[in-house]
Amino acid sequence: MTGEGGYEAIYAVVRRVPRGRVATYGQVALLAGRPGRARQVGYAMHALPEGSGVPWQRVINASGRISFHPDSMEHAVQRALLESEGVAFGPGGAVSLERFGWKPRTKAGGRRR
DNA sequence: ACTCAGGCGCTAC
DNA sequence: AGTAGCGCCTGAG
Repeated sequence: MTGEGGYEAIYAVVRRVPRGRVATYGQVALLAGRPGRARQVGYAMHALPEGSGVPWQRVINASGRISFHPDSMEHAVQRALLESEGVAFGPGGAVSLERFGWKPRTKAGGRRR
């Protein structure tokens, strides 16, 4: 087997992120079965074609901030998309992961907030 | 608050 | 074909 594709696992996880919620690169990598490969998640998002149906905007860094350069257009686009989905940015352009952080459902009791 | 260092895999020149 | 730089993370100073 030439090995399975690669990014599919990451895309699958990102696709599972509900609207109005955000996930971190490390979290996606972990859920995709690639702990520690957070960087690859960023590349997967960058290599993602338009109209792929993968909400790449819902993926941000562990600081709750957009990883793109603050002065870059991608930054503004991602932020606008997230705000459009109901995600609120705090001072400094940071999202409260405690509130908007995607909490993947585990078998344990879903004690969310 | 910031810098430095280690780990990990990929992309671009 | 080798080297730096990245949509990163974490920990320590």
